[in-house]
Amino acid sequence: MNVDLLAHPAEDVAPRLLGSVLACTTPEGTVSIAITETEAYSGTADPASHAYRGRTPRNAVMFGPAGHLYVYRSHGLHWCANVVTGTDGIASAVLIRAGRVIEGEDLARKRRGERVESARLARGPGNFCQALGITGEHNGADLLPGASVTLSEGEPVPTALIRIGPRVGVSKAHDWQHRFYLAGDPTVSAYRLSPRARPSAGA
DNA sequence: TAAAAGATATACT
DNA sequence: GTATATCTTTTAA
Repeated sequence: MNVDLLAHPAEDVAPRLLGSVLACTTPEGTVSIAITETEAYSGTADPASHAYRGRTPRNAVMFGPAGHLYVYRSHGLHWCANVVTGTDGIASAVLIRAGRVIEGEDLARKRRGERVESARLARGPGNFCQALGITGEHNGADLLPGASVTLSEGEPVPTALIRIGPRVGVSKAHDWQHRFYLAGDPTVSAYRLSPRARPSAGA
């Protein structure tokens, strides 16, 4: 993945990351996941962003240059991964919410549970990280080729399949249409939203 | 120094 | 569908 493609506002990059492949290599092996769902966090202008109140030790990575990984712990249990976008000095990141395992499914299932169905291996931010093997150790990691975590372009997805909807799981600015996902993909998470709660989202 | 809130996932009713 | 586990970061006194 060319860093130039990431050096744009999060809401600009988020849809372009759909179909991209995030790969994580650990001593256990490599797991690659094609991204099917993302969410844009615009930084200081976004009330729901960790960077809204300015730079802090935790979110410092988001203010850095594009092409890095911002990993944080949610509710004490789960890891959530973001790809830093935009310009150095301006907070901007794309949360990776879900994806489809395309390599290392055995390892992913081993981490998530033997009886987890394929479509659920990386559905939801926390599960995505667990399947991929991303932890807090990867916070701030560079996504350059050869690194333990890398981002590559993967197969391009038809623009017609890209859907936009309200963000999930945030208590602020949930009206912002900053969630991007692939229509009809079984790996897309829509949990906590009843199917008929967003009638116009798929239209 | 102390308290509250948080970009969730899972189990149970 | 609702309730709960669990801990880090941030903010207020």
